Formats: sequence, structure tokens, C-alpha cells
Amino acid sequence: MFFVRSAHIIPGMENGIANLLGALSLAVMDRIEQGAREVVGRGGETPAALIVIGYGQGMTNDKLRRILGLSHSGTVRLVDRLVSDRLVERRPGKDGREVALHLTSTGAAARNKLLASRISAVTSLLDVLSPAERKQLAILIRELLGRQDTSEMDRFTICRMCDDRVCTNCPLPTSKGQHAR
Amino acid sequence: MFFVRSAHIIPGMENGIANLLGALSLAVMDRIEQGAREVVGRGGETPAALIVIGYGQGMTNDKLRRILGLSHSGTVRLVDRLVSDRLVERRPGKDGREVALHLTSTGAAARNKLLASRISAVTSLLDVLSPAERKQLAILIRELLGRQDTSEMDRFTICRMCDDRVCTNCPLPTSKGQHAR
DNA sequence: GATAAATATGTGCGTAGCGCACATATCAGG
DNA sequence: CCTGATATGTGCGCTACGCACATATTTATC
Repeated sequence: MFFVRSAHIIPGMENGIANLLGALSLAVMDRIEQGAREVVGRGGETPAALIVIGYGQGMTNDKLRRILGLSHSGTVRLVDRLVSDRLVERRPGKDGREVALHLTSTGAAARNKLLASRISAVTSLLDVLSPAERKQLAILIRELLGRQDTSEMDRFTICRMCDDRVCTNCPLPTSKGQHAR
Repeated sequence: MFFVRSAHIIPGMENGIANLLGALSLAVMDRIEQGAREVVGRGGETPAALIVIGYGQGMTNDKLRRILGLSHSGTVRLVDRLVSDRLVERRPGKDGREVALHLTSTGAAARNKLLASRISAVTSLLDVLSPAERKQLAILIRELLGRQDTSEMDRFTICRMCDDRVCTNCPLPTSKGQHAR
């Protein structure tokens, strides 16, 4: 046993776990993104935007920009696409400069399909595990996420595809906010 | 064609684990892709292409296409970019129609940086766990991946970002082939 | 051995998704 | 009331990608 506990990259098989999690994450996201594209016909951050807008009724262009990690203009054009697809409406915000983004009824339906597709995609990978193994995995992931040092915006970013119908108690550390707003 | 997603959506809190894994995978891939873009200055499947080409010395355009899940023309243009960046060389393949893709020395160096960046990104998320927890997680992920019903091409696709310097024994089910060729 | 089908690559052209720089409108604070 | 901060929209360009088509080589068939 070597005591090489220096900065991050430890030589030897200690990185096997990082490689494994990287491979699993890639497989998971491949399947999520493929399903999302089939549902909404668009890729990139567009599916996440639809989900985020659906969290609350006060979403603005600028909050969305920070959550998605896009440039301002990129976000405006993304909303343009959602509006032209009749999934989102731009309404006047409380503050006269803000735009309040709201889902249309078709937008809400698309969002539900999107969330279901995502859960289904991940579940199809997970169901090779026994219930006990899934429980164990859930505990570990909750610990992993719960111990991260995340800003409030980080949490929204990580949760930008999360299914609020399923995620009852988010493990991400926070003083108060759970998901939306 | 990947896994058929049948009606696996279980109502209730059984989907909490799927949502958690989805959120974690998103966080992991966000960090991997950000680091990859910083290293090679390009996004999309370009970093994966660099890694895949580095696995063996017999990679062709068409094999690469199937592993990355891109169209044929998309792959040709991707290789064009790698060539213009002086990271990859097109050499005559054994079969007169094939093109043998080879990393240049700078390409190999970029690939190493890419792999290190990826491991570092995932490790920074993982190191909030204790060694025992990491071990437990590794075992679960190995089981999860090892029980998947994957074709040979599926395995290459899942492993298209994998660090062959670290992944000594890939858990993905296979009769023989580990990584390249 | 000639010809058809399969395989592998390259190209013209268009599109989606995004960033930079700039312009405009509204709000907060002196 | 004026300056700066905030929030949005636009012109323009680029990257990454797919579709349809063209071309070269190998394999199969007669």
C-alpha cells in the first residue's frame, strides 16, 4: 500500500473508481440525451431549459442563463426556439425589464414526457441491480452529492434535469431552497 | 440500437435512485466536458475521438463513426478538424479504401492531458467519500456495468472516454476484447 | 474476367446551437 | 436627474453535425 495521498491524481488502481463513474455517467447521459432529442426534437441545453422553466412560474431569461451555463444571447435564442415550438410563452415580468417564462400546455406535456423518458432511460440501466443493491447505490450517491461544496447556482445547475415529481428530498446541501424559484 | 426501454417506470419512490443517478451523471459529464474543452479547444465528440484513436493503431473512419454514434460525414469532418489541429494523421490503411488514423506526438500528448483532466474532474467529486465508500461504490458500478446486455459496439461506445492507463479490467461483459482494435 | 453489389471515404450544402460585440430598455442610488 | 447596474434583444460568425451525392476499392456472381 502506497501512501501517495497527494493532489488528486493518485497513480495505481485508486483511479479505477473515477474511470468507472466516468464511463457510467457517459452511458447514462447518452441515453438521457437520446431520449430527450426524440421527445422534443432538439438537443443541447434545450431539454434542460424546458424542465427548468417548468419548476416555477418566475423563471427569467437571466436566471435560466446562469442555471444552464450559457451565454446571454445563447439563452435568448434558446427561448426563441422554445417559443417558436409553442412550448414556452414570454410574459411581462414583475420587474419591467424581466421576461417571465411560462410553459404552454403543450410545453408542460412535453416536459412530462421528457422527465418520464429520462427516468425510463436511467431505470433501464439500473434494473440489473437487485433492490438491495439499488438501495445501497442510492445511499452512496446521496452521500456523494450531499457532501459537495455547491453554491446555490451550482445546485440548480446539477438539478436542471431533475424530476421534481420524483425527487422528494434533494440531497444537495442547502439552507432552505429545494428546487425551484 | 441500444437498450429497448420497455415500461419500466415504477410509480412511487422507487424512481428516486434513477433521478439521483441522472443528476450525478449530469454533474460528472458537465465537469468532464468542461475540462475536455479546455484541453483540446473543441467540444462534441472530438475529445472522445482523440481518445478512441489513441486506443490502437488500426482505427478507421468507419469504426470511429460507429463508436461515436455520428454520421459518416460528421466523422470525416471531425477527423478533418483533428488533422488541421495537427493532432491526427491520415495514413494509408491496409485495405486500399481504408484510412488509418494515427495520433501525432502532439495528439498523443493532448490525449494524455485529456485523460488526466477527466480523471481529475471525476475524482474531485468522488473524494468527499471515504475510501470504504469509494470501494463500495466501485463494486456497485462494476456490477451495474457488468450485467448490462451490450453488443461489442455498445462497449466501445460506453468506453469511448475511458482511460486505458487506469482501467485495467473493464467490467463490461465480453468474450475477449478489452478495448481497442 | 467482366460486372454488380458491398464497403470506405470524401464533398456540397444546409441547419442547430452557441458566443461575442453591440444596442436598447428599465431599475436603483447618488 | 443622471450614472451605473440589470435584463433583454440583435447582427454576425463559428462549430458540430446530418443528408444527399460522388468516387474509389474490394468482394461476390455469373
